[in-house]
Amino acid sequence: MTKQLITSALPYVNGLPHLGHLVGCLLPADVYARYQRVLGEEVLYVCGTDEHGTPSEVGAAKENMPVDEYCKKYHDLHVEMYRGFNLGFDYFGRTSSDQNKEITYRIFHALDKNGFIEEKTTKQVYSPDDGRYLPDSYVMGTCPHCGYEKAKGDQCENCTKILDPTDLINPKSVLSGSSNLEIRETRHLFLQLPKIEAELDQWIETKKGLWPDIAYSIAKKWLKEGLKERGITRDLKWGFSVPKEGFENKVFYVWFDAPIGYIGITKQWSDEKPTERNWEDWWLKPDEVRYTEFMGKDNIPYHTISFPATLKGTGENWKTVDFLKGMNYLNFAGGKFSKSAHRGIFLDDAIREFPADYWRYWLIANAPESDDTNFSFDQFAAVVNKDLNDVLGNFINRVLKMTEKNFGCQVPAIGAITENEKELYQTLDNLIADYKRYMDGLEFRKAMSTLREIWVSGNNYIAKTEPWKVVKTNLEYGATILGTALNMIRLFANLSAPVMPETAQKMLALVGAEKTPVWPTEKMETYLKELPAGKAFTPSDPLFQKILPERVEELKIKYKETEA
RNA sequence: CGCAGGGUAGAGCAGUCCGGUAGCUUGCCAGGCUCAUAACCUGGAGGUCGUGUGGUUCAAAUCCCACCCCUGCAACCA
Repeated sequence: MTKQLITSALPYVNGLPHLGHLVGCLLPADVYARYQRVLGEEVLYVCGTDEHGTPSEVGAAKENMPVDEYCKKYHDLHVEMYRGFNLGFDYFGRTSSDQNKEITYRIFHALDKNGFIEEKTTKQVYSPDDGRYLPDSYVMGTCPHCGYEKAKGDQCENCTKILDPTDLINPKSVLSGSSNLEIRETRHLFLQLPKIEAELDQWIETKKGLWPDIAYSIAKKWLKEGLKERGITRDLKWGFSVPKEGFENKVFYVWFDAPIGYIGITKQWSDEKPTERNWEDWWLKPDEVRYTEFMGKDNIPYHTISFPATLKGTGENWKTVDFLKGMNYLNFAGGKFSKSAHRGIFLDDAIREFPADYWRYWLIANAPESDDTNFSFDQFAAVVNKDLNDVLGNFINRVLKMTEKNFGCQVPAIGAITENEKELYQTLDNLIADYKRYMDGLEFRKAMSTLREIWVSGNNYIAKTEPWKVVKTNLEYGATILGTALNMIRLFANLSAPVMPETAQKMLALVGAEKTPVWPTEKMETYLKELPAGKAFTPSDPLFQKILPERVEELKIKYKETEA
């Protein structure tokens, strides 16, 4: 059986993640991983914090901490927040681990041996007052084209022209504000992407029509424009020192070792139980693994070009991505979420406001798959109230209450069935097949709208059969209806488990079904009779609570949705 | 300027590849039901499909051309 390897783009350790990070890569990957597990597949879902690079060094300096302590602190905060949202990683590691260093070196040496690494002298801005080289975007000055005074060294935000830091008038360090800047010559190592361009192009071409448009078209765009060699080393202290003579005091560029981190993190995982786990089974046996990557659109070039080139250039048999799920952005009040401006909704706040499953359902049902999507509390409340409370929650509640009143807290025996049940079986069999097809294709919005239809079919069945009337005249058929409905709660739980794990768990417990969600493989004719008659169930309070209009208004003010 | 994605009822989306009665959810209106969380079920109104008295075609949301608007990206921001 093919194993399922799943990764989501590694969140940068600096600062705290927001809903955009969650929906862009972490949550869809988790839903997909859970779905595969429910199907009974062997799954490995790894993720972790991306820790190297200038922002970590600068952030640590600001908090007066050593960089490694700083990264550990934020790594732990990430872990805590993701736990709150029930992200079920098999392992959540770090790109700064020893294991990642080992794999990074191994890959670098192979690339070097194969002639994919070349030395080159470049000009780089050095700031004596900051005591460091500055990345282009850390230099600010006046744009020579439009006169905009806050143009950054890589691009002017105002006129969008691409710049070189040396083009800027009155350049200053973004960090210290110092205008005492030097241009220094420095030697660096470059990955020779042009050498592998043709091979990459052929490979991407095989993904046409399979990958989401955004993933294929962004990759093709880069290839069409022609690949350029790419620097993979930096003049920083924080990072893996470069194992090559003359470069020992430099480190690898964060974008070189970050995607390799998927492999390094897998090794962290397998090193914990070396007798049972082997990272090579996942990364060096490509025919036995299906690899699915999740990421926001900004990450697509790195995962379609740089990372595959890095792996292919080694000449070794590394696993490369089979399916790449690229997501657009989630916006807030018409603008981007922003870490630096703390604009939008951050995970620690989100989880204090509502249970994880409310967010998980909304985010997946409204995932920015084909276009950027806007988050608003009005919309959030509308969806939670309608889909979760009215459609699903109310179905469960009415069925449990009616059964309790007429048959006590146990599953009534299902007797002779009628056309109503046959119709229900047929409807559900079809909808479940649709739902599975969408989940297999990672079409989350369509999957969620189908899941919702499945829930609606429960209410339809109740409305049509009118058990509250039937029990007065035909107790036996009343038992059949409510018994069937209780079995539907189990069905809904198993189907909803990937997106709402906590709620699904509660639902399964309510009707005394299996503890671990399992995909329904039988036809409904069989499946909806499987809860044994007489099995006790637990009366319960409603699973969801509505978000009232006053609350929505409070939230809008609290998170500055209206003035943002 | 270039490239990519998007522009379809009040709102949020599908349909566009492969042309053939414009669909779904929500909101609104009416009816049904009264087991249930003022909920559920059914029906209805609401759209010149960004613009062009553009092109192709028997037929265009869909293909072609031009233009406008929104979002994002451009390799040292992860």
